[in-house]
Amino acid sequence: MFVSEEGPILHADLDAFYASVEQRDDPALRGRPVIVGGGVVLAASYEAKACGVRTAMPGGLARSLCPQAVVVPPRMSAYTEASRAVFRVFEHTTPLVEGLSIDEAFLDVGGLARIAGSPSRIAARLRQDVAEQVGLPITVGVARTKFLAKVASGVAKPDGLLVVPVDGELAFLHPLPVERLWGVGPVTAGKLRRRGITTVGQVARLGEATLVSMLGRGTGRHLHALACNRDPRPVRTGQRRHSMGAQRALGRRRRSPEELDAVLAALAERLARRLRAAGRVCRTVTLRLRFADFGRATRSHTLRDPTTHTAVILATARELLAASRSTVEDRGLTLLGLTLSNLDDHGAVQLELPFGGSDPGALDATVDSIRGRFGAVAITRATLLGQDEGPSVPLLPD
DNA sequence: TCTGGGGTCCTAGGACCC
DNA sequence: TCTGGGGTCCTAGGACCC
Repeated sequence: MFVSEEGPILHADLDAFYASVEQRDDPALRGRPVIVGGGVVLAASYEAKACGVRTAMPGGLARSLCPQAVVVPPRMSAYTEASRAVFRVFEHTTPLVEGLSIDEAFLDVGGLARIAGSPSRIAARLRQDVAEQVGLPITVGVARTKFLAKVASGVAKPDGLLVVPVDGELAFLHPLPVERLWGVGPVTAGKLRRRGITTVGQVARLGEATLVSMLGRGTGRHLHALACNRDPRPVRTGQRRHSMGAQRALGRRRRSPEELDAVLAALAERLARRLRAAGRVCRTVTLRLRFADFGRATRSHTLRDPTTHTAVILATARELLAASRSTVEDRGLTLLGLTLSNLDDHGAVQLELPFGGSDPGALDATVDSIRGRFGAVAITRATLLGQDEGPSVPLLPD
């Protein structure tokens, strides 16, 4: 696994990603307010955001705020393909890329100065490359730490570039509203604001013990560190996912047990396919329920042995749902979901990659790039290039 | 206006073990 | 008879992110 020694770090974040892809692919949508999604807003173009439309807003409210908006259904495969193209540009910039989601990533550009120029030049070039090669606007924040880089890109949006100079970090950070802190949502912001805390600087001066008593140990320590500009987390590649899930909204209509079972079977089938396609196994199956009053519940079961089998996952999910039957009948079910966790790798994978003959440096670089792509892999054998039955070179296991 | 679908991390209690 | 301290795993819930 690549772990960087030091920054600077770029946070690259595509602007209004789904909506920008729609505007790119349909010139008639350019310059117009665009809303992606029906029931809720998945993405809104900046023209729609100007009317007050926000991501995750109920669709009816969004249409009333912005009646002239064009509402388009999501095209997930187009977004996945655009994301891949953008990540290819990222990886052409530096091998040290940590993806955060479909539309944002951290890039460690430390050590590139001699080759590619200053961080701000690299960031400007990256924005230009994404615009030319993929046709999408992207905002980049540049700073010494991940947190500052992410805050910088948030401040610079849309289609912007902002560098936080090392000698101007606190001057940049402390006047910002507490909502800019990573991990402060509506609940935490409300608790802070009730105490009169509205800026990051005030959070820093509050002291860790006070924050811990207000927000709990984990959140308190985390926010205090960020507010005091401490963020030692390195950019790391090869992060594996810890869970995978699928869910279906059901609407408010009452569903029969047969309908619910059909939804459950479809979810189990879809997840088991994804699990096998990813070469993973799971051990914990979690049933997610949402009720008519918008309350939520989870029910989970951990299997003795890991599995990839649809039948095992479905049988477990059915037992969990059966155990919740009375709650479901009382409260009315509006969403059914399944999450698989306790994931692990399934068996071994054989790869054939050239690694440059007897040059130990090239061999190390190849091993590192394999680990960067696939995470914690044990590499036990390597076969020399161009020899069908060639000698095996033993390597240290991971 | 009436709420999607995909994730991450943290907390807390209980069971169980040494 | 009454009892410590530490660890892991499982389950459920909650906050947050995009």
